Formats: sequence, structure tokens, C-alpha cells
Amino acid sequence: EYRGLLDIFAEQRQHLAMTGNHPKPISPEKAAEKLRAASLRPTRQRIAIAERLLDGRARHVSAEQLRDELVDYGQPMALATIYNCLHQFEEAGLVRPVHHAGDAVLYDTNLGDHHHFVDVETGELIDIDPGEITLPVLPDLPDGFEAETIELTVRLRRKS
Amino acid sequence: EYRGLLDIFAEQRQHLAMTGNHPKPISPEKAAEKLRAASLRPTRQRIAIAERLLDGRARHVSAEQLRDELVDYGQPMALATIYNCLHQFEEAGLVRPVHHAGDAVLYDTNLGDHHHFVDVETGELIDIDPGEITLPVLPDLPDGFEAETIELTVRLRRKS
DNA sequence: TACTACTTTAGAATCATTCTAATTTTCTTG
DNA sequence: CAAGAAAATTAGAATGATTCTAAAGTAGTA
Repeated sequence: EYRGLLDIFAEQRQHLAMTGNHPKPISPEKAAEKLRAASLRPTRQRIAIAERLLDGRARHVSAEQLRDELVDYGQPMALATIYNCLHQFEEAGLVRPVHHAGDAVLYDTNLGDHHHFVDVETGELIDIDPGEITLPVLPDLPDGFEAETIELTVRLRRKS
Repeated sequence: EYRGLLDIFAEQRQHLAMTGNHPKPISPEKAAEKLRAASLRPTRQRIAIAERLLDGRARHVSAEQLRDELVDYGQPMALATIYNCLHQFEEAGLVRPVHHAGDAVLYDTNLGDHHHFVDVETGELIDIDPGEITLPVLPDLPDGFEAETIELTVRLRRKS
């Protein structure tokens, strides 16, 4: 049977989850507070999204995945709203987009320095713990520019 | 006036171009030969594309850019053909896709180890010379997978 | 030359994402 | 608490890159 990246790293993630740094899901009240702190009006929709995405877990979700999750949670909303919110969250620095995977952009709730494995076949994406990797020395940047993000992506393919 | 990455690095590239390793554009005959070597039938369309992309220059082109270029060159062809060919070239290891920029996938004719600057605003993409960068030490890969590509992407934004 | 498999192609279809214009909600102020 | 202005949400249309389809053309081969 096929074991994807997510399976293979399930234990590892579980381990990480137990070593702390993984707060419980937040309440609507805390979600609203985070939104206010980010100068975003705490609307019903934004609160619902914040509850799921800003609970401290490191995740990668696409807009569509998030919509399904919100439906399951009893908080369906327009896909356009989800896109709007994700963009606002992004501008507020609450999530960051990862453009590497397949077709859809994934939003990463892990804001710390880290990099990614990508399963080329499935588009699945797994964080590489920053401690596991030696950061490269960067080349000179072109004048007038500053580095916004530095991403290392290791694309993986299952051995044949 | 706005100076994009391409402007800023124009001299640098020119310098690189003069330091060798930049063969002249290839003839249709040589293009056909490269195609045969890659087990691809040397059709008119594939030859035209190979002439432009396999001339040794390091480039990043989207399907649409390539189409425009082919029109200018007097070899217009269906966009579907261009996509087909790019995929075949990719499988044959003649080009490699870069998924980092904006919406469209760019095909990179530089097959050597190297990394990219991306101008976040324009999607422009510039090679980082491999000599300029210290390659990171990679973390353990998940079992059953092998690394296909390792890409470092430095996203740049112009200073405000 | 004739055949068979591979290619090209125009246009339709798809998929993620963005836009539009109208409706609803929030926050403030009276 | 009522009322209005500004901000958000929404359904559905629009966009843009890419893929698919099925029909017509071309290449290598016997």
C-alpha cells in the first residue's frame, strides 16, 4: 500500500506535538482578539477561520480544503470569502503562502523559519524542522531589494 | 524609473555570457539531433522550439512567452503544441519547470545546480550562481523517497 | 508507396483564483 | 438603541493558465 509523506511523518509530527509548542485550538473569543490585534474586524467568518488556522498547529491548507473543513465544522461560507480572508491574514502576517506544491496555493500557519519537503506526485507538503538544516550563506542581493522570504524546497519522488 | 531584476542583473549576465559556456544558437540540424538523442521525433514544431531553448543560454520562459517568440521567428504554432513539447522536453530532461514565480510555470533551460531570486511583484526570476551560495546540509529524507530537486528561492521585494 | 503510430491543432473544458455588483453586517455616533 | 457610513460577504460571472478531445496531418517503416 501507498504510504505518503503524511503517513511517513505522522509519528514524527506526533512526537513534535508532544514536545510542546502546540497550543490547543482557540476559542472564538481568542480568535476575535487575535483578529483585533491584527486590525481585522472580527466577523463571524473571520473568527471561524481564525479558530482553525491560528490555533498554533503547523498546517498547510488550500482555500478549498479550508472550505471543506468549515463546512464540516458547521460554518460554511463563500469561497470568495475564504480567499479574501486568507489574503487579509497573509497581509497581517498571520499565515504565509507557499507556492511550491501543485496547482493550488497552500497557506502555511507555521511562521517560523523552516523549509519544506514536497511530494512531487501528490503535492503533499511537510515542514522540515529548521534545526535539521544548516542555513545557507546567501549571495549578495541586488541593490534596492530586500529578501522577503527564503525558501528551501526539497522535491521528493518515491524510489522506483 | 523602475529598475527590475532583469535590468539590475543585465550587466552581470552579460559578464557571464562573455566568460564562456554560452554557445551560439543552434541550427535546425543540431536541434533535430538533440531531439533524436532524447528519443523525440524531430518534427517541425519541436525543432523550432529546440532551436530557441536548447542553444545553451540560461533562460526562463513561460509557454505564452515562447509562443510570442515563435511567432516573431515566423514559426507560429498552437499553444497546445507548445505545452506538449515543454512537457516532453521536461521528461527528456532538456528543461526543468520552476513553479515559484507568479501564475504561469516557467521553464528553465539551465539544468545545472542553481537557485533563484524572484521579484515578488513582477514574478521575474534570476539565476543565483551556484558559486555564490553555500549549499545547505540536507536533513534526513523520509524512507522510500529520493530528492528530485533542491531549490532555494529568495523572494525579493523592493525596499520601501 | 502504403501503413501505422505519433503529432499537431482548434476549440471546448477545467480548475484555481479574482472580480463585480448587490446584499448584509459591523461599528460608530447621536 | 436607532441610523448611517464604511467594511464584509456573497453568488455568480469572468479570467487565465493549462489540459483535454477528437479530427486532420506527418513521420518512420515495411
